[in-house]
Amino acid sequence: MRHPHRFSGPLGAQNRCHAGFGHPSLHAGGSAGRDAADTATSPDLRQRFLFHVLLHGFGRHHAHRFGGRGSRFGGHGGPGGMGGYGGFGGDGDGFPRGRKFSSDDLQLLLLSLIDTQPSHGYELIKALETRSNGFYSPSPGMVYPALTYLEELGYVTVQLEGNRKRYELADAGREYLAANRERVELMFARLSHIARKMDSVRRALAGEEPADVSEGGWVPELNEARRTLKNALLRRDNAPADEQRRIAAILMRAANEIEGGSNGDKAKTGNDSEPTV
DNA sequence: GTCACATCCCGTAACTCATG
DNA sequence: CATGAGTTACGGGATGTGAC
Repeated sequence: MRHPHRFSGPLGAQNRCHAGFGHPSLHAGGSAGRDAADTATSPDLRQRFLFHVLLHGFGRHHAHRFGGRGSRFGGHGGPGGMGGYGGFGGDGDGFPRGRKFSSDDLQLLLLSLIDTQPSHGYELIKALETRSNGFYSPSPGMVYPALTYLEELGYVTVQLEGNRKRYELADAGREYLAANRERVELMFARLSHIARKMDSVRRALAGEEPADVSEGGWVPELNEARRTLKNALLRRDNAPADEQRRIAAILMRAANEIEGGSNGDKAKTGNDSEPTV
């Protein structure tokens, strides 16, 4: 039997639109004008609005739909929705809108976390949320089927603890993890990067000083260099093939140098996801 | 090519159950 | 009662497929 959805009225729709974000009114239908006035006069609301915009940029937030599916405003944008990958978040190193990791990626992340410490599903969700500074919190609808799938593959074993399942890494899972270690490290690096970025923006919105390098912040020179590089690449977006090859060679040299010049292959294969200049 | 339809994917939220 | 944990129905968007 399917569960009836309780909040089918307008109020319910408002609340569910931003459940978990703590700012239920910002996109409620018919209140856009009021919100704009509020954000202009209230520092608190303004900050919440800016953070809301940030979430859109990172792809963390829902696309807005006014209508359809009863009164539900929520749902996920999905790749390609509302501007496609990357959104308008800062220097373009956000996650894709909607789906942040493929199911394969999520399975690898889960295996890695389970390898670190046998956990149950809820703990794994919280662990990913913590690692990303609240940015990436996969839904149970993703995590539990993934864990079941990993169990079916024999990559994890399940210890029943009352009504909870504690997942432990099996030998097959350990082998699979080892074969994909570099990919896992890149995904965790991305999570870590986003976590620091979220912290950086939160500080800016709160009027605080940027985090010191010792606190996980970035030196201004690095931020400036990344901005400059990104802008330079944008200006060459329609470059002819020869120019594109010249740029590629420069970037490869830079990547090799950044990696310490000791692992050219790594720079060659690189991250197979979207560029994160 | 494009239109209509079917199916899949996945985030949300409500549900149940256990525990403190 | 509050909270944590696990499950699942719902439904929008993406994607696939077949007919034209």
